[in-house]
Amino acid sequence: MAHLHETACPGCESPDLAFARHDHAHCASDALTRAEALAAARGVRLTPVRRRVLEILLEEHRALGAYDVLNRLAAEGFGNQPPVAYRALDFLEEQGFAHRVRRLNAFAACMHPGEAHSPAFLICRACDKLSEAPAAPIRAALEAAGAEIGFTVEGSSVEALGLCPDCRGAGK
Amino acid sequence: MAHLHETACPGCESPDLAFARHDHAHCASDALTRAEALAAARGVRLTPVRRRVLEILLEEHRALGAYDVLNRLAAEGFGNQPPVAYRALDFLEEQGFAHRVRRLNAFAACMHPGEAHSPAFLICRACDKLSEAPAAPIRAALEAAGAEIGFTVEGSSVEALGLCPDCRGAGK
DNA sequence: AGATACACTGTAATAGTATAACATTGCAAG
DNA sequence: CTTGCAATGTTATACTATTACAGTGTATCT
Ligand SMILES: [Zn+2]
Ligand SMILES: [Zn+2]
Ligand SMILES: [Zn+2]
Ligand SMILES: [Zn+2]
Repeated sequence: MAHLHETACPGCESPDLAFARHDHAHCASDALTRAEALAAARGVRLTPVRRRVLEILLEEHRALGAYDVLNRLAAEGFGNQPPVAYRALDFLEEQGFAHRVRRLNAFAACMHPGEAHSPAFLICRACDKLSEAPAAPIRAALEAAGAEIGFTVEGSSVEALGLCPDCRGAGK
Repeated sequence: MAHLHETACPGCESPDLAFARHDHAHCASDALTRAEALAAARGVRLTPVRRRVLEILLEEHRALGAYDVLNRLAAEGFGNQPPVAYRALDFLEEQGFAHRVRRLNAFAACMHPGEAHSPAFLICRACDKLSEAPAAPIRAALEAAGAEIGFTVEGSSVEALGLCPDCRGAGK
């Protein structure tokens, strides 16, 4: 799954490094590169607005509201009406380049686009950072729970609120 | 945990019967009775608005938006401004008598109030009914995922979208 | 009972999130 | 070229949620 580097790639290892010190410039540009490759392979267009929105989301391990994104777009000369942001965000979500975080009414860049995953988010209530956790076991448990009553799980949103290691250390 | 009946109590067995044929009048009145007892035991007041909102939520295994609830309240002579509904819903959620379903921006009655549980919801995309699934294994998996990177899970929302047995049978 | 305190409800105003509908632009296939 | 389609821009509107303040009832303490 991971791409190849000459040197170790802190952005590409599991588990997610959102809460750890890491080379985030690499982490972000790596995700962007992978999204570009995937878009090309799928024959969909990562247009300027869409690409810029993804870059904005990638700047931090944090979820941004549609209107936060929109304000930044507007300041950079793109349209300044809600659909501009929502359309780009919807596109990114469809392509698996970003996820919607329902608990926050916000959106976050996907940190490992291309790998099939139904994301599980760990959201720090103190610093607002968030991490995409390995969700396979969770998804399995959810499907098992569904199966017991004949329910077929097609999609899921799993979001935990809590304290990240840093904020826990700081005694929040 | 379950209360006692002379006869079998379809509303009080696990797993949740939302998608199965069951005596829902019983199922609902049972949940209401338990909420009343819990409120009394805790010294909190299940006032007329609050109680009515819970009854409304209990009418079906379905989530209702705050404004759906509000419209019904207004039609029955209660206040007709948003806070009337939101305050009652917040109260019910705090007391564990109802849950917020983030995926739907809506609220659903808890079908087994009093039992400690972080709920997992199974939401049918065809008929909109929803079921509270046993969430302990899911919660455990989520906490394990968090622990791996030092994240402490305090609360979680787990919501699956899919097809219930009936709608699956009907070929939706 | 009267005074006090506080929880609950009512209401108005506003903030925040999201979509529908239609006009315009820009590229791609025929 | 022109026809079609995808993407963007723009207006208006719908839906969700909170803040702030006023009034009312209920419990408690003299
Ligand atoms: Zn990073
Ligand atoms: Zn944190
Ligand atoms: Zn029932
Ligand atoms: Zn169904």
